[in-house]
Amino acid sequence: MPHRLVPKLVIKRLPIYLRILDQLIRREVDIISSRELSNETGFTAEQIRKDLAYFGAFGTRGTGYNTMFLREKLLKIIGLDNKTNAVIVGAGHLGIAFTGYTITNNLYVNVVAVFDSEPYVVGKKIINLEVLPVSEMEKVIKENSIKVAVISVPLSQAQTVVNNLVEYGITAILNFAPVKINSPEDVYVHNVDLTNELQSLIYYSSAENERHMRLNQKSSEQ
Amino acid sequence: MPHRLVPKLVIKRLPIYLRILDQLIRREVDIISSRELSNETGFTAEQIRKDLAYFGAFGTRGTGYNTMFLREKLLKIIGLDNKTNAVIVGAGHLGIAFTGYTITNNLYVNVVAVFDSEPYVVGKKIINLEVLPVSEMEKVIKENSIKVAVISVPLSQAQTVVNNLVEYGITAILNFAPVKINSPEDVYVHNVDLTNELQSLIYYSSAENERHMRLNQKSSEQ
DNA sequence: CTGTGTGAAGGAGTTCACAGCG
DNA sequence: CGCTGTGAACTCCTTCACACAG
Repeated sequence: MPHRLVPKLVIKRLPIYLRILDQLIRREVDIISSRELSNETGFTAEQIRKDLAYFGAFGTRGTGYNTMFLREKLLKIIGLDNKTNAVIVGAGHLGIAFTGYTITNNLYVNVVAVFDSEPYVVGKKIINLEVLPVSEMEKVIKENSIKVAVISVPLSQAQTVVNNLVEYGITAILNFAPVKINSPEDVYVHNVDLTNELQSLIYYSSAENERHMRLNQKSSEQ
Repeated sequence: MPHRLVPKLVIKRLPIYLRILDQLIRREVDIISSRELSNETGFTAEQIRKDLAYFGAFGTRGTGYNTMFLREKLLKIIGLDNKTNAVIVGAGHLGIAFTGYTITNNLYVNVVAVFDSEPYVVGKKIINLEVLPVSEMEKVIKENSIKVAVISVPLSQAQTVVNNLVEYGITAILNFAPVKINSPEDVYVHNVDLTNELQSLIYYSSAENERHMRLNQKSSEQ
């Protein structure tokens, strides 16, 4: 893969394209134009073409993109071409919701294990997966060479859990705890703070701020 | 409030500043500099000053910001000065998790009601809140003049639910369903797609992509 | 002399416009 | 002729550098 520096915002859009392609393939659509992809995603056609151009030329001029071919390319680019293994730490409501959703809806990710420190949570079943005690975390991560983790633990435990995960070999973390996590340069931490999402939404709920929205709305996905 | 057009990215950072201020006030810290706020948040000090400058001059030169004063200002700016009412539609695991988290951790938002269409979910209790049938949605939203809604319903129902919410007077929606929602210009829809968050994370989990991370990491919050 | 507030410079990301290929 | 691929223009956001107030 001949990567130049790819903007983060581009990477965040790739899975959206992937999802649309999966739908199109299910509907047996073979060819799609950037204009049509624009309608489905809300991003402009130029932006979609530019995004893909970071990685190569996948279309056919005058025709469009072959859906199956582009899907394969996107899977390779994102790194989903082999089902990616991941672990989830914290089996509260959010951890359970996320685990269940990932198992049933996320074709490209395999949840290897869910961990929790609370004894009364350990042993519970999420779909077909039993919650394991944190004491087994090291073993599971190392034995399976897992690189990706999701943490949905209380704020107070987040940094400690991250430190452990990093030590065991994790390189990318999705963090739901509302704290700034300190981590080595080569470990990528992505924060999703649901409280913030709701609070910043409220800014846009009052009529006075309407103008701002209109002018920003085009890239309102995420 | 003399708003000029305020960038969306600025608005997303305001709740983060608010959270830090709440923590500082709890620790009885009266004054904070943009440099110190930078350490706590990961954003640069200049950026923090610029963000606040969109709304006024709240600091004291040579000293810093009064935490209580700045907190009050931020609350007014975001629109959280009176506890904001919101409803949640969809009481699956994610809806339950989000509701519980909002009730117990989000000081500034008041969950008025949670709705679900499934008869076996209606009547369930989330903390102290009983899940209501969707048939009561119109009444509750209109009677309380609610403007903010969160939808955590299945993909197939998302657009219909949004159409109804808009009709009942909702102006800002946090959408967890992975679909492009069509809505009137004056209704703000913010999408959070957890599957996408995990998938795009995976791009950064492999060593080849390390370089990209480093150079993008400074604004890695969200 | 410290730390805010801000114009100016720089960088990142998006849109425009069109050349080029099927 | 249609739609991709892409330099160039533009817009938006961040960083720099410093004037200014306490």
